[in-house]
Amino acid sequence: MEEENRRVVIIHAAAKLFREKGYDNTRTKDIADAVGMRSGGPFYHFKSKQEILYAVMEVGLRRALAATEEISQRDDSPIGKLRALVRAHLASILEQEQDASSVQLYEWRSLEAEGQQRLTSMKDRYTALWQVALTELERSGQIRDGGPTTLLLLFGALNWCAQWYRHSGPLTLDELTDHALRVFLPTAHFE
Amino acid sequence: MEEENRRVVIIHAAAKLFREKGYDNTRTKDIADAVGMRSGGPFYHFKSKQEILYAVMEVGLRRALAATEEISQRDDSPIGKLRALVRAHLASILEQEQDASSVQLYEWRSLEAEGQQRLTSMKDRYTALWQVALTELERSGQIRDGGPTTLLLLFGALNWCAQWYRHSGPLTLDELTDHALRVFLPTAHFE
DNA sequence: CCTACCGATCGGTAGG
DNA sequence: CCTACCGATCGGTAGG
Repeated sequence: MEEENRRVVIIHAAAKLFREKGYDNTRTKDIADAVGMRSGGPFYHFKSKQEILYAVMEVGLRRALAATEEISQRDDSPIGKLRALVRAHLASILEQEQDASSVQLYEWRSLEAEGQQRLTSMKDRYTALWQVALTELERSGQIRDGGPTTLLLLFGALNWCAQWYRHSGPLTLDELTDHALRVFLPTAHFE
Repeated sequence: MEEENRRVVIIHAAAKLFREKGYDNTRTKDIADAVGMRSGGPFYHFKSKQEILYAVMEVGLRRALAATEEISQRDDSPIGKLRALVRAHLASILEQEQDASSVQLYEWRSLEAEGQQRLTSMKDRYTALWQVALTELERSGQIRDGGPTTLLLLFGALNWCAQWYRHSGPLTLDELTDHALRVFLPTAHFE
């Protein structure tokens, strides 16, 4: 459907702008410009700026969750799964084409309560899949404590990378993944 | 000086509001209300809203840095120092009375380039003190890798606590400190 | 530090 | 999806 395509285009343009400048500092006119519309254009497709934000976050969450589900169902070792999860999570935050995922993380506060509630079940599902992975690692003795606090600290370490990681810098995404794993899985071997 | 006192009062009120609602969503009138002034009042003491933000961040950084300097100069073991640093860092983010420090962390992007530049040396100094602590730990064999990437991952784990930690929750600040240390210092003993 | 006010910005809409 | 526009908001200021 043509209408659906236009929505998708707007969502992508908005994701990029929200990520770069933040929700509050993005004008709906900026979004219109980015897709070649006049200032009022986006409101033909979305009721409000908030609805655009919601749509961006839903796309971001949906994609991140899909990747995580797929990894969880693999037939792989607990460590192999964690590596894949960490790698996918970092990619969703740091790769340019994935603006929507980082908007979801960093603009959460800008989304009104109702939108937050509608996305809660997806967020919970995402967390739950990670928690399963950590619990497996604790059970197999490769991590001392795989409880929820450890998971939150891990998420923090990874999410914060958006603040400092640069593709032009010395670390590749794979090296960063390994570094994070080494910190959180000190007893494991990496050859 | 009376003038100085009024500035301090405004800075504290602004810090609280910036933290709770974000810089963009705080009205200068909100700040005025919070200190019992009329809408134009704050501009008698500050040239602009940006100047208020700068003042808040400077206060936050100055205090965090002072605590860190003091800890670094203690006569304590590397692990003891790291624990003190982590504890102080978490306190600066999570304790209510320290809004200024968390504003500095979470609203950095809202500060215009010139303000950012003027605060860079203090930020660098803060990071450098932590780096020394990590290097000591690596040298004494209590951490595998005490390099800059590990430090950034550690900062991330700690800073992210502002997103989820609740004083009404099950963890005390000391327990959270211990948990973080256990993750990052797996070989160390805690009795 | 207040009063009174302005100038610009911006999300959103009517009507086509 | 555009044109034309409005209604409200808000940082900031003159003048005292």
